[in-house]
Amino acid sequence: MFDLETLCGWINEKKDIGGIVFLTVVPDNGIKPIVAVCKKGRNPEVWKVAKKLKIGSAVRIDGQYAETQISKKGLEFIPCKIVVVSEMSEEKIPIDFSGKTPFLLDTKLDYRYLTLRLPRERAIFIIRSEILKLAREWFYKNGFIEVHTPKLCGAGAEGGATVFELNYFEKKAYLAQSPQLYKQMLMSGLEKVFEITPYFRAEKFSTTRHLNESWGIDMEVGFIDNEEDIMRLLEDLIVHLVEGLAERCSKELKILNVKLKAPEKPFPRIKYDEVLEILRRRGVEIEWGEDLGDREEKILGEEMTKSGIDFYFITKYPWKVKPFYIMRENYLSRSFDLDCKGLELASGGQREHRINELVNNMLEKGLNPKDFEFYLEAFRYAMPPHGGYGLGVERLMMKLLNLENIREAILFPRDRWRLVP
RNA sequence: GCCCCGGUCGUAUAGUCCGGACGAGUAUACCGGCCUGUCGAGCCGGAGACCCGGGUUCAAAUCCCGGCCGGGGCGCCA
Repeated sequence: MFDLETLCGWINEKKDIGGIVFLTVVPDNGIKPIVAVCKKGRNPEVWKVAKKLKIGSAVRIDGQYAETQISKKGLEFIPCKIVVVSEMSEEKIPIDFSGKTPFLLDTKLDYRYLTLRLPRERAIFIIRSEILKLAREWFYKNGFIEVHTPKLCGAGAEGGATVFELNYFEKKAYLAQSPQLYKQMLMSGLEKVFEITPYFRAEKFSTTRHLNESWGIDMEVGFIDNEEDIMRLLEDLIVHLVEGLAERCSKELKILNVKLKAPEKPFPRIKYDEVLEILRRRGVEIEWGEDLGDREEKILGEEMTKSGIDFYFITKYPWKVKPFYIMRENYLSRSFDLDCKGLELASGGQREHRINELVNNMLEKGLNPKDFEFYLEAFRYAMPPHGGYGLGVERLMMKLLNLENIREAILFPRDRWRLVP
């Protein structure tokens, strides 16, 4: 007897041409569809079931892959038994599984689970999963350990974005806007840590590149010399991710029409002062000491693209636009941003590990050191020089996959208006 | 916080500017029929929508007001 295989999945398309019914079945966590060919002459029972099947239904099919593959759409499969494990009972399906009728982003997000039956949407999240897997592999290979810091925090803003406030018994609590303070505290006990974590930002964003709940790949390393050490580690990770995706996700990338080429190390380091010069040549004048806005980053991105460069660091920012925990160097800071094609993907730098300097920094930023006692305490017990970065997962995906809206890169986005599903 | 824009069959859209044969068109999905290799198949038939409330008018999908829901940009932010 022949060995039978069993497929489980949903029917995306049904083409009934009389004596043959073609069923397009969503493959198990893959993207290449399976085409079940049900011929009346070969198996009348199967044909009869297939003819009555509703698009969208979940089925289990026993059979074999066809010896001669004719279909241009997917892997051809010859069923000998079809069982409907869950019938599509809604008459009106909000999206067209054949992919012929477009849908708006909003519709896609309302019915995310349904759109995940489409190859393009599956590809995006298969790639997301692979990015995180590659990142973990890189960190483990380089001697890091994975940590988890609290997302419910007692301290409010660390400067920068506003935080979500909530009730915590008789106290106020805040959702972590980043693991920054905690991963630094860990530097007084561990040498190399990383965390894959949500960030919560309470800004009323309404753009294609902001989320109120986003995910970051964060790391922190002790005993460093300066921020250059961190940049080297970050560019190495980026190259590892891009090369890994190109190798392992070629099918998914093809569906998204993306060709990945690993950037060359080292990525260019462009000093803040040089950025101002480049902007000036483009007729954009900003005052020294001002932070770079979206417009400025976009223009810089265009200039870099002209030179064939996608990834680049912006270094030597003025200290006044960077947060208190960044190490100061006169009026500059030991910080950097990693940008890709005009979008900031990561920021990092060397942190201030000397408690007196750190307290001074806080005071200069108008923060009260008393509010950060729990954090400062960790700096009293031989805190080594350290640094790290936070890399935005969705932003990285946007740039790698040419996604127009950051919401495409996350299953159930949280934005100014969207809290369900 | 500020400023624009939109809401029409399940989905995606045409129509709105300039009110009248819009009795609301098209595509796809859906229902029924024909077809033994479809590849966004094809052909025949069917069903399916003007966000809500008020106003103007002989006449409102179309104009006005309010509400609800959504989209985008700026600021801020990664």
